[in-house]
Amino acid sequence: MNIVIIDDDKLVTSALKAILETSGKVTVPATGYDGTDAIELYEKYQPDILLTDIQMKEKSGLEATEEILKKYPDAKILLLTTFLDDEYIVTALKLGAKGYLLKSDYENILPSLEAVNSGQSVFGTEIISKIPTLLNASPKFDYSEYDINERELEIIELVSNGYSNKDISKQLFLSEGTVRNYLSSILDKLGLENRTQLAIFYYKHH
Amino acid sequence: MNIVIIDDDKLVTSALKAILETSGKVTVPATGYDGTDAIELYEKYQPDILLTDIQMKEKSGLEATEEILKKYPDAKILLLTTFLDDEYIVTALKLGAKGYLLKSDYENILPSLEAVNSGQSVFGTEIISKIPTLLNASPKFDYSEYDINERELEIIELVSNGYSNKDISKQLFLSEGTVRNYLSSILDKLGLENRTQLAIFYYKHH
DNA sequence: TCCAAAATATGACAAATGTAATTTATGAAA
DNA sequence: TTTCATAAATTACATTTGTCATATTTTGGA
Repeated sequence: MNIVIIDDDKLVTSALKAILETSGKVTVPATGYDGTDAIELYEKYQPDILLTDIQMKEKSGLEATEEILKKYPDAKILLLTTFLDDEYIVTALKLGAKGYLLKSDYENILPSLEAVNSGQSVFGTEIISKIPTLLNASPKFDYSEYDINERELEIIELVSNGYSNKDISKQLFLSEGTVRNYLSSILDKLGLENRTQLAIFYYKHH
Repeated sequence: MNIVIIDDDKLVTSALKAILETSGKVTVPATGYDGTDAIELYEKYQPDILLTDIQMKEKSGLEATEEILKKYPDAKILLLTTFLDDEYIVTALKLGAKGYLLKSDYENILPSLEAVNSGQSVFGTEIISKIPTLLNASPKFDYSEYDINERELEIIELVSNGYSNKDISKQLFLSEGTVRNYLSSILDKLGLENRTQLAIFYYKHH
């Protein structure tokens, strides 16, 4: 496997190069220090995989990824980073990067490279665990700061399902007037003007 | 690496077992044929990775995954399938499976197992390529089938931002009555009962 | 120009919604 | 027991919403 490594910290590139090459499975024909290097070295060496840092001074790994993939749609690019950032994850996935690894996980890098080389995409578990959140984003909105009680919550949910006060009163075995009172107080607590805004609020937070 | 393999096609389990064991890196202490086996064999052998089919007669791989992860949250489970299905992907991710492979990709299985064993998550490229769509999911709802015109669309958007008819009439320089008429016709076209349902509809499709 | 759509407006009405003040019922706490 | 807090209900009222039938106006072709 030919791997080109890009990182603006020379310590990282040389450490990675050493680790990978001692495995005997990897050759590192070149290392670079920013996004511009990434593009240049990718073109020059056409490595099996480009392993690049995300955050770099001149040109970021994401920008480089974008440019390289535009020209070589089959390029296999693995992004390295030291910390997690939702934005990066989503952007990287959209761009078509083959994965996203934490630099610190030295032991993971080689198996990941092999998986990518064989055509898979690889992600740190911490990253995958975020995807469901990003996908369906159902992190149960916290109403606690608004002093919303159980009854009110039920009503919020029913309103947000499009039910009328009459419908709600039947479902909860309350009088319609009571439902109106609850709703009125909910709107007051949340600083909203009407049930439609409540439903919108609900969907924006769920 | 100890791997338990589950698939309701005995040909698949034995083929996989053979392939993996000849690599010398994998031991397959047991194979099973449905979700119930999966749970039982996982408990009995505590393999490094459970490799299981998704679709099976008795109990699906997803159900088994769910049960196993409930009891053993750190279980590493890789799902195998013959075709792609958005639903499965999302569900698998939510459940916390470590990946999702195509059975046909024999060459990919071993590298993927190694990556998973070292703590990564692995996905076929075809799957990852769908995630942006699922994530981004701003496929601008298509109102065309409902015969909604520009004006109506504007009103839908304003209603979905929580504005009252009066507000909307001011913003669009229409009389309030006209706005009511438009809204009435929108509700009719979309088969909805009131503005709150319209806003809900809007958010569910955007 | 004239016509036919279309977009917009009106008026009248019933129903739903939202607010506010007050009342009733109930069970827990003092 | 009395007191208090809470949930639920009632009443009255103003406003908003939604429907419908019927104008009026605008506008882009024939």
